[in-house]
Amino acid sequence: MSQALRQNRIHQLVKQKGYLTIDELVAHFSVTPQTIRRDLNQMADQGLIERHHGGAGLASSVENTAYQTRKIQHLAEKKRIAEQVARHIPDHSSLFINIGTTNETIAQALLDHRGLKVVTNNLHVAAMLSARPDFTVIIAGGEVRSRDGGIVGEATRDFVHQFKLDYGIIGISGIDEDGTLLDFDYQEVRIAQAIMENSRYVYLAADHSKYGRNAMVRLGNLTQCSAFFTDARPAQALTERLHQHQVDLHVC
Amino acid sequence: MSQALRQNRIHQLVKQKGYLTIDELVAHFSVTPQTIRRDLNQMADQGLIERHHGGAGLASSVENTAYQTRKIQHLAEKKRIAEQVARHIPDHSSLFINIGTTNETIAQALLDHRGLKVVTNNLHVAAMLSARPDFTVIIAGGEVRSRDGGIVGEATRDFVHQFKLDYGIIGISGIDEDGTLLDFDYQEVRIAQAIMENSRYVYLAADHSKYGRNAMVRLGNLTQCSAFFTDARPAQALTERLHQHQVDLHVC
DNA sequence: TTACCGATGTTCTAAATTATTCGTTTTTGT
DNA sequence: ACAAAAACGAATAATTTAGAACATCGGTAA
Repeated sequence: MSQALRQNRIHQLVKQKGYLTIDELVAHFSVTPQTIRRDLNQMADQGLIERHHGGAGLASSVENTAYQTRKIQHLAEKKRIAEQVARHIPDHSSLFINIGTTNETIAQALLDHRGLKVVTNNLHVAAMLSARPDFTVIIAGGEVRSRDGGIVGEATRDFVHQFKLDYGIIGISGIDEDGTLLDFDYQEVRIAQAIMENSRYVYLAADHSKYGRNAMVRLGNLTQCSAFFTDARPAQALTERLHQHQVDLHVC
Repeated sequence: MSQALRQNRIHQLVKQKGYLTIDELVAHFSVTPQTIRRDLNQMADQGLIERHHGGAGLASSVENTAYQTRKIQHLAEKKRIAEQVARHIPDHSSLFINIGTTNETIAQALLDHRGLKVVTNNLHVAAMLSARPDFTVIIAGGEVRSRDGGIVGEATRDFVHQFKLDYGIIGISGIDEDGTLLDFDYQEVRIAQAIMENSRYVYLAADHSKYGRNAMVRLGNLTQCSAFFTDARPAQALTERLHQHQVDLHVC
């Protein structure tokens, strides 16, 4: 195994576990401690990880928050959903992306696209997509919530209203049995509504954990969307309603 | 099998597996390692794959931008400077941070502080600092430059003018012998100036590579700052000027 | 046919990577 | 605080890989 590859794997492992001892890495890769030290030192020089005695951990910029753990939940499902959503977004189109871990996974999947124009109030999405020089990334201004990297508030809503884009990609906290979309956060709902108003197509992405979850604030109804991407078939009644309102259902 | 055909197959295999050793390819195609190397080098020249020792892998979609390399240059010096700047920022104070890799290092060093209130037009700084729940991070809105994660423009300047904070931390591209601060980017300069106007203390951080570098746009003069943090003692004349204007000089 | 051209194989030296050894520093247990 | 154990970094040796130079092969066009 080459050095580059091993360092990549180490980086992934560190991001996953938060901390690794040299012994663990020696056992994992079957090389000498000295080799691991060289790797870790090189990576620390690049700021990829933080070097400690006996091992290495995350560079302090990426601390493990509640948000980080939420991000790993249902990751496989989210990735499948994200792949599917990305397939339905053509190159060179314009889109909104709002807050939510599912949306961030979608942003990741969109990295292979070309020339996208993206308006977002999600700091993580902006950071991810702005790495692509051919993308236009526009971020809303305001106070950043540490909880999820979201930017919310009146000003953000006005900001969204400046645009009229092809696609709006929104995430939610819960879906009621009758298709009512629910969220925990009042401000976030206002922004999602603004996005729905100003998008030609509205794509909703939600994994099965959102079914029947009780959140407080009403956002709208599933029937207002153009397409619904999920990983588990919804209840029969809801499926029929979607069909009636010509909402495309994509079960991934 | 022709060269073109083999290279095509290699490309497919790399995309499939993510990484291939030369040995694997030698076995797969029954040719000598030298032939494989020639193939890989040619393909790497075209940017199709990324060459490593012992094999080749995917060309990372996140291209190694000029920004990425700039970020590693003088990293050790930048870290020392950042530590020193951080020591001069008290907990619970408010500050501006603008664009630049040095500023990002400073943001990193500020992660150990408490209750900071930060206004920035630097996406990376915002992402880093927003991980801390007790920080208030406010980001300017607008188009994100992929080059450096900066948000610039008229609106950003107005945004800065909304605030009056304790500290302004600015970076620059060059310092002339007489202390003139220079930058390559006109828009960036406007924002730095706005920050200087609206900060009670202005901290300038610049490593030695900035001395005598010729950038085009005039930002201001070192004497307008409250303190100057660097890693190498400036020329005698400049040192005296700083002393005359009561600018604190910190050589780290 | 014959000279030429590109691709491949062969050989050899330089460079990169890894393992090993050893003295020094840091951590840990008492 | 002290000593043992663990970990570190530097130096060096061993191994692997890279790259250049040249020979060979097969096809092509004059």
